Amino acid sequence: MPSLSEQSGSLLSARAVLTGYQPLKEEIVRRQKTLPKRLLQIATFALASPDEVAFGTVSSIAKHVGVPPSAIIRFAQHFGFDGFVEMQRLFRDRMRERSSEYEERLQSLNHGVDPDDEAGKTLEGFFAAGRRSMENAFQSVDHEKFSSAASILADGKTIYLLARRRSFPIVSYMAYSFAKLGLRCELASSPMGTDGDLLRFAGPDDAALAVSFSPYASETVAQARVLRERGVPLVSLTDSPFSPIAAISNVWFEVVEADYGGFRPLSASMVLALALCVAVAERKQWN
Amino acid sequence: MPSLSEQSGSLLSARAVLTGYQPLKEEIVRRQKTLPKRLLQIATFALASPDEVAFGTVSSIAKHVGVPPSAIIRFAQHFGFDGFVEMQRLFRDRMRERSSEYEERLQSLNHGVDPDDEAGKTLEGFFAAGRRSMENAFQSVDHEKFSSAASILADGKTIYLLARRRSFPIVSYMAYSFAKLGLRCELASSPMGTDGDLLRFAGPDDAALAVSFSPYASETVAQARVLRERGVPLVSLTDSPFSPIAAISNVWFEVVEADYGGFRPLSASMVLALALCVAVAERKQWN
DNA sequence: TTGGTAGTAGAACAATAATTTCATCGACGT
DNA sequence: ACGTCGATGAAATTATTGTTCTACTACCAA
Repeated sequence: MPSLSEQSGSLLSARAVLTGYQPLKEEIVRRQKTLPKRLLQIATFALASPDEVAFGTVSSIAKHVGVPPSAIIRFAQHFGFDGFVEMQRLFRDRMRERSSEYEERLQSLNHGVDPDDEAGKTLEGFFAAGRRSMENAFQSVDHEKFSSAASILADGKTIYLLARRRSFPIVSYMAYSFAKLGLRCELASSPMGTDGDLLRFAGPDDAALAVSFSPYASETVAQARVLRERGVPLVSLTDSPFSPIAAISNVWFEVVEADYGGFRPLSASMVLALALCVAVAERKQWN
Repeated sequence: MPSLSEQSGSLLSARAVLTGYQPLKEEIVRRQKTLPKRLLQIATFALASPDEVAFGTVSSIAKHVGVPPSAIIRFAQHFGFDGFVEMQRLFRDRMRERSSEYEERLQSLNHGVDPDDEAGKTLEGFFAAGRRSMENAFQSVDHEKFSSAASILADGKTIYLLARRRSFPIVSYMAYSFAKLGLRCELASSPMGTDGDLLRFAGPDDAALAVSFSPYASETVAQARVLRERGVPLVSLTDSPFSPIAAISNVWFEVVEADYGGFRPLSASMVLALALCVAVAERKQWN
């Protein structure tokens, strides 16, 4: 890029590289006064109902605003985009990140990452995924389900914890927490092969919690089945309604962790698990 | 339409009028077992990442799932929609609702939840703590530290993981992740007392990572000391500059988890740990 | 008035996307 | 083994959508 266009970048629109919704919004406000009538109409609409822009087509938006379709294109180009679609991407990204206002503040803080800082990108990526996970879970966990899960577990004399592989850290933390809280629980994931024997002690007045994410460990599923056959109430934490343990649970939570490059942090599940531990303890105090 | 097809409406798909995302989701789950393989693939994807469906096009979704575009249309029609777009509308509506719903929910956080929903308060409290943790950590973790920690660990032939009690879930997840990534690591937290023997194999061309939060488990500190004396580079993850392991580490991170009623979620540490694993693997690929 | 500039509308075009069709495959019952 | 029927994928078809182009209008200065 020649320096000429960089210079004019702020005055005219010369292929400005607007990287997010928030910067675009600011740019629009800044240029508000210099905008022709039609473009101002569009700008107003875009800021007022960004959702429409995110989903709509050029002509649907044009109809909403009351301008011809070409005006929409010119609007996008006026702000340095190559076309409408490129601009629309910003609006879509915004929706993806949900929590509009809240997340916007963070976005604007966003440390521009040094492009050749490979590790830095990884770090930011995982934190972003962690945050998304948390927001998602926060929104998708139902209070009533949570409450009834807590009471099911609280009614159990002993709480059996089932998990393998990726899910193991979660139950190991739960085991720790339950112990601290003075509740009896058993970790049916021991490295020795004695789980089967352990579970033979479980009965209808106990309770179990299974954690399993795709690909579902067959041992966990098998153990959960055994417990259900013995009449043990089962709460589970999984990532899809299709999960084999969801089908056999009395109550189950769906927690979809966001991923970065295929790796999923367990952050949201961890929070939910801990909340569950404490809620169980609280409820048990009542009885 | 003849009455025949109406009758079969519940069995087959005959133009079922699904009015929202939630009903659709339930319908999908209900018919799960009767779905052909391809359609099940699509169903799984649709429920796992509804956002993609909301924004994507037939072919972009098809590519994601790994099926031909026509399968997507068939999927929509199978559930009584006229075509893909009609189904997509449900997914879009969901997103719209969600973002407004979300703000309401945040609002209700401030005004307090239903006062006699004890469990609900616990739940919200922990999610709030989880989010605060994440924000804190995100801002306090230094990129350079992270980068050098990654390279220290990447230079180790074997990575030794040290942690007890509350910190154990973190290293157990790291051990899992390292294994998946094809890196050699040893979990020096075994229930048997053989850790001392294990650590005797460690040397200067290995590396170690210790995780310890207040109150610092004495075993972890002791093990860390031993390793340092043997010249093993040490990275640590802790919650205070005064932590005994911070003093003896080559690089250390301070992660202060927010708490709710004295209980701390491990969410932020978990994310950092995972990011570290992946960064190490990336760096190792270079060498 | 005239010439120039900037803005606008709407048709025409090119690209992309959704849908349908059809030949093939494979499981299942006879 | 054979035939049937639903499921499947590739390609053809149809529709929608984004973008460009050109002619027209309003406005301003000379």
